[in-house]
Amino acid sequence: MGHHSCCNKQKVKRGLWSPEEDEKLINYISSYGHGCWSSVPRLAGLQRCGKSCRLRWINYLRPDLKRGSFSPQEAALIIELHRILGNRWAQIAKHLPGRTDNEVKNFWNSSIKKKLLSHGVPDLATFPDIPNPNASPEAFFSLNGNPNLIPSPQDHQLYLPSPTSMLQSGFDQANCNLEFAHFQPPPAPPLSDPSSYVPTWPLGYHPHLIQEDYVLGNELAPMMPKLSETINRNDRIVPSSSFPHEVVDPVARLPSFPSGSHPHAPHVPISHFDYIEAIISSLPS
DNA sequence: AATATTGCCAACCGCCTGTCG
DNA sequence: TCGACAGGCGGTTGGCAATAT
Repeated sequence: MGHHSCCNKQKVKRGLWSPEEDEKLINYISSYGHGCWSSVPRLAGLQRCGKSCRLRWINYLRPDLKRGSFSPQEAALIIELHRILGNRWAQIAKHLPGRTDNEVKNFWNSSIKKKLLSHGVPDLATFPDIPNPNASPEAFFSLNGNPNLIPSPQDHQLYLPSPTSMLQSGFDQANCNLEFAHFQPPPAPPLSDPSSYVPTWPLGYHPHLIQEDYVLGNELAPMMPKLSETINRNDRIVPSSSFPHEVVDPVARLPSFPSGSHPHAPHVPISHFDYIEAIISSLPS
């Protein structure tokens, strides 16, 4: 029970890989490529199942893997992407060159999650609609409560990080400051009473998903889903019925604020990416 | 010094999706 | 259309090392 068919066909070894096994796998894939993973162990002379070989190669032996601890920039990017994508580790890892989904997931579960929770930040994967009023100020860096992400009173722009540019810039901090994608939300009816504003988003939609639409759209522009569609975890565009909660109209439902009416709007629009990065850097290790 | 606890992370497990005959 | 199979993914586990008692 529970094992793949490829694992049942032969006596397979489990557990940690030995250096000898690593060498066999590296030598084989370097010479022939992996091809069909289920045939790799037989051809490479390994007593492992194909899945185990694939995992070992992807997570540990691949030559393009980055080693070492995550930088504050990477941590900030992971937090940002997690807020947008939730626990879609493979999607998140695609924006971190040299990092694997497993590595990102482990880093999140062992480090970031605990740090954020200890600082009163809720689990963002749960998409809370209402931020915890008792949370610390940094808890509100998410769109739900961060005024820095509200369209600025000057230009009504919402500033979104561009994963592609971050990828190309190698997470250079200076570029992170510069390489931000802008888009213009349409005019929206002004709030009748600006003082009644509370730091949460109206209408019950999830700004995380609005961002996701744009983030994905930024990279996958030719494959941009329609509003009746969404992108599943395999990067496939699927009917929204599969993920009804992810269907949003990213334009029509964008809130906007009349000039000067937003009580929490910063004078200068800054990126919350920098904000998160600063928080992570300041957290005790 | 010995033992217990904690944290990290490599690896496994089960499920889902896509492909092919 | 259906079933078998492989690839891929997220959740979870277990072993090891570091730290605390």
